[in-house]
Amino acid sequence: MLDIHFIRENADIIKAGAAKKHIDCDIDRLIRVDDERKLIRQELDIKRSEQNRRSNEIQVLKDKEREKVIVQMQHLKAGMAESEERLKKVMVEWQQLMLTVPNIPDMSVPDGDSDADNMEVKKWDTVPEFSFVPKSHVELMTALDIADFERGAKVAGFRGYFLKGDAALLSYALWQFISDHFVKKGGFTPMIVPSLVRRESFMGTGYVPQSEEDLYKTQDSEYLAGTGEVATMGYHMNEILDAKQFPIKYLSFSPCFRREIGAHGKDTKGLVRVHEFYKFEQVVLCEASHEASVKYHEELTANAEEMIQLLKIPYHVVINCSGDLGLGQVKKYDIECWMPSEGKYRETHSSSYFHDFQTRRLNIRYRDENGELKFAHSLNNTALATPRLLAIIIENYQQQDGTIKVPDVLVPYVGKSIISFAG
RNA sequence: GGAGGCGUCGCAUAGUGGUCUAGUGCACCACCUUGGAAAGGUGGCAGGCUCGAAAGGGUCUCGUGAGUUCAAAUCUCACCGCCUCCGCCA
Repeated sequence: MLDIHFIRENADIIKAGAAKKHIDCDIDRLIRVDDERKLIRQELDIKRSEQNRRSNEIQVLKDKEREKVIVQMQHLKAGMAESEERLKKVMVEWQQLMLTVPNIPDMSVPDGDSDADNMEVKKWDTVPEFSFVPKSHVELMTALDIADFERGAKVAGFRGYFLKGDAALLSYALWQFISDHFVKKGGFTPMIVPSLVRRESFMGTGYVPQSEEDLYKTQDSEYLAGTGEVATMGYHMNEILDAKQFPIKYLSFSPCFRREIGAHGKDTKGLVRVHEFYKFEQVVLCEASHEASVKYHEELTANAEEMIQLLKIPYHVVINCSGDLGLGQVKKYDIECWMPSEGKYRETHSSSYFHDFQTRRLNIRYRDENGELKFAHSLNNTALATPRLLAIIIENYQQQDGTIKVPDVLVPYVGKSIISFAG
């Protein structure tokens, strides 16, 4: 959500931003509705003012005089009810329109329609040359009996999976590795956050109403979060933060659930696209300055890269084009890791900043050095998501005989250096 | 799942239909006093919307929302949260 004053004063910039993002929103209509809102508000305030004044008089009036004024007040009240009704109607539309106004993309964001137009900005390590035809993680893991997709589907349905034996151990290892890595780095508070979350926080982070269909909903009307970002941002909802604590950094762990409604034909096999996975997410709240946002955005991106480099996986970083940005995002980098079986890079991390788009919706503020209340800035990036990254490691570390080397940094956690057939 | 209680300005509390534009204490800030501090004194101490060049004004918010009333912190209903007891339970 943007500030209505800002929208009114910068309508052209916002329209251009929306056009760049290929998002429909009727700013002119919003401004007309806002005019109406102000007008009715003023008219209602005058009536309320009169009511307050006359109500005080009634107390001291007696008998006939009192009854007379009460009757007058009943008429005034009817008029107020009418104004209130109109205001309520206008506010419904106002709210709806406000939720459709996208944040303005950064100057550095390239134009484009979809992820096909994202631009590579960095490439690390050359893509490994296998002296044999690399297998997919599905083949490898099934052969090693460390994943079971058939039973996954039997039990959990489409996209269901079991990880067993060394795949389970490798997953735990990755979790412990990433946690240790961030604890060592310092500054991040590790958290385990809810996945079962109420609507408010989804609204606040911008997943609802636009992407509602990709969320699972319970019969008690909570939703299952597709990322720990939702609960982590909700954590400080309706709070006034102490600016001395900035930047506030969290490393949030949670199970994640996604319906993948818009991806029916895609990645129908394996661990790349599943309904249920686990993710460590970096979330930052900082002072309301563009420079700070940019600084932490680069930092969050670098943190993820550092981790991938330790795992020695080839990757590249792309800057997302305007058409591939979400409603609230100002700028986004995706980190994509090499997937040997597909011969292409696959997204493993998504790093974005929002300025005060989310914090305005969530009402997360702080007092600046002048004592003025401001909405904080928010950012987030994946730290590590399994099993997608597990699949990538398996494929990159496969050997000709079908065994899997364990990445050096994970050996202490897994307790072995080779994953081979156990049974 | 059952029974009962509670939610007021950062904290603690007062307030059961109209002088509540919510009182008091603590904390906090400024000033006075002091060599400096404490104590004491004086003043300040919410946010949203809105009118205004400003000074200042109007309005809304006592968990949230709806309702009753000329008038609601106070009465009614729903929801959210917390507490106590019983039952169940990893």
